Amino acid sequence: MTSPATPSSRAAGTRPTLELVAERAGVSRGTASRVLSGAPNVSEAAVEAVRRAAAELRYRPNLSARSLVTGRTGLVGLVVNETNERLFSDPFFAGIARGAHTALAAAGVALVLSLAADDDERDRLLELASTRLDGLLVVHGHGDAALVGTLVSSGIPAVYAGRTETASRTDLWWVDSENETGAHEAVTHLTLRGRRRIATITGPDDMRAGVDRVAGWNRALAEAGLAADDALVEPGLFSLESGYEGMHRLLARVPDLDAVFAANDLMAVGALRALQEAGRRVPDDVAVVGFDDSDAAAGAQPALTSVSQDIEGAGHLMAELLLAQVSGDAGPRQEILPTHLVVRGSS
Amino acid sequence: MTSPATPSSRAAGTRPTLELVAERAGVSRGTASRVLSGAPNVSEAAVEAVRRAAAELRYRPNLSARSLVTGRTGLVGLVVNETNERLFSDPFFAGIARGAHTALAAAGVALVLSLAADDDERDRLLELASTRLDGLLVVHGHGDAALVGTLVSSGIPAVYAGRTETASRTDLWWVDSENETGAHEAVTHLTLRGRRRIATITGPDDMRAGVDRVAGWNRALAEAGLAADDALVEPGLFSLESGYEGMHRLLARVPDLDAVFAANDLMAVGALRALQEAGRRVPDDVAVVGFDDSDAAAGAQPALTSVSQDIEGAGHLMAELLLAQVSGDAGPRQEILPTHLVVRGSS
DNA sequence: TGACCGGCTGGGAGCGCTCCTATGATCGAG
DNA sequence: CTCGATCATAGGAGCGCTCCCAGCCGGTCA
Repeated sequence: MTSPATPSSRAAGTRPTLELVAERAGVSRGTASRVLSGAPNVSEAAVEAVRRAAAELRYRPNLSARSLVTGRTGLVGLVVNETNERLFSDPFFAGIARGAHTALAAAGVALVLSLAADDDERDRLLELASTRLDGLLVVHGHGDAALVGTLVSSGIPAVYAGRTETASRTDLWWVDSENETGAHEAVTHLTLRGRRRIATITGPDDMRAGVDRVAGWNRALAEAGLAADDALVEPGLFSLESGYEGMHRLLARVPDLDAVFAANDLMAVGALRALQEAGRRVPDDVAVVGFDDSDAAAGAQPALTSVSQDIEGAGHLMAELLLAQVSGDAGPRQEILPTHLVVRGSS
Repeated sequence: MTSPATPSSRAAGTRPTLELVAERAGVSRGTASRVLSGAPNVSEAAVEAVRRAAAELRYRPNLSARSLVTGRTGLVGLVVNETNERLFSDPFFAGIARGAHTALAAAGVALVLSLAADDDERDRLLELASTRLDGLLVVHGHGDAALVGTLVSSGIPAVYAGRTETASRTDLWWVDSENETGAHEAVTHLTLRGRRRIATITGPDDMRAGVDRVAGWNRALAEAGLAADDALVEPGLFSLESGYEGMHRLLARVPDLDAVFAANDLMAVGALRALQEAGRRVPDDVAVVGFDDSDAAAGAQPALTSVSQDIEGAGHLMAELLLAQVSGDAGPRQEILPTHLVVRGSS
């Protein structure tokens, strides 16, 4: 039975089928199927016999055969519209992946890594999705309009990590964070500590998360009676370099600033570096606050105050929404997850 | 034909089958199958007709049905024996994934993300692999003996990223880098520049890559007639913190050291930070060399001299080996990829 | 001219499973 | 004691595809 694992043994040693299990258990194929899929109306004796036979034979159902009749593959795509050098260094993606993996594994669904950075990969994705995937979890960067359009018209169930304009489309399923509220809390924290010239380094303006965070910054300043002049707004790209360079430009333009709110941690770390180069002490001269509460925030020097969001929870939720959608639940659903501020040494 | 994408439209609008394509093309199912799978001995007229019919109907083969008869799923697992917080921040993993993805996509094979950090996930992996995956690409951390054992006895085709002791097993398929040679080149570079007290921060000693890199350091010192006393060897864990703390310990123990070779870039960056805190100038007082040539190396200040390996190429190669293994190629094959030194400001 | 061979084709068999229907067994109510 | 209801079961049908075999056709050789 337990033949040594030669390369060919896997192909040669025919795997036990349901038929075989049924025979050994002394029941019919139908009954065996019912037992293994947990259907009701099976006698306890039959359940017991089938279970034992399956265990003895080390039976594993052939999922291709099952898929063929059920129309479900038990496979979900994790779509990434981004070159993956960037992708994998993004803690956001890692969190989504882990959260989704946990939720899906519990449902016996596996994650297929699907890159969609260029047209070629996008075609391949569609091909894959149309025949082999039950649905898609989409984590995208900017400039994803084409991808979203394609996916929508293909009719494949999908849930988006609402970091782009999709987060305003109520015809889609998505999960997003309270970007505006989180940013508002961060900046209010700064005003309460007496900061008066609070600049911001934004995300790309084609990414919803970026836009919302600027809005939160804006509202917090307004509430504190502070001016939010354009000079205080420096566009960034969510990358370390853009934070670094943006900070240098801000210092040149607004020498008397006493705080910066960066729309993510990577940019905040870049800003930190620029400030240190410019001889500004953090937080004494300039306070810095980031967003995401990533490892980079905790590891920075000084440790970075940052807006924390439960990214893994978001991944989990995305997976659950997708499973619901796949099993036919009605209407698009959107979820917005709360954030909270983690105060550290930089502010 | 292009019905609006209602949730149900996908299930309701039955997808075209091969039968339908054949009918439209005026040939039999068998001929249509032959055309679409590129088999020989089909008339040009038939090829043309089937191709057109398939295109007109937007036909996509049902891969479950195909798998059922061929026994191949066209799915390969990317197995990661590691908590994935760490995983995703590891440029090594990202490179392997991208390289493998490219090679596999060309063969119409998709990558399934399979975490195997704990026993639970390992069980699930086996379940998945035994029925749904054609093979596995294994990227593992340390302490993977159990995983490897399980995989070997399961007889599932697998190729390992040879970063652990698997890289010495000639009964397995794996791809590895010239760790010893690379380290040797790096350290020789330091001795040629006149460095005399060259310390090293190692990787975990249960990871082959770490051990080999220490060996290269050792050989280079011996060739230069320098002592490689134990005080110069500081154990690390491939993490930034361990590099940082290790460097502090080295400075306390060997105050007159004038160079450090870190077994990866993350640790080198940590060492850089520790040196700066201690007031040592890099490279004037102490030269630093890393390994991997990751983004962290290029982005560090000063930019890090590092041993470059073609990780993406390794991923590509792993995928090709796996495809070969799956299609029945003989005997385990192992490949070792070259490295080369990239000299930057830190040395 | 007839036997033969090669290229091309049609369609049956069957992959392993789930779904469905028909049937038999059991039981309480009338 | 009979009858309908309820439950457990067996096994056929069929998912969409690939593989294989038999049959057809036209051309070539003796």
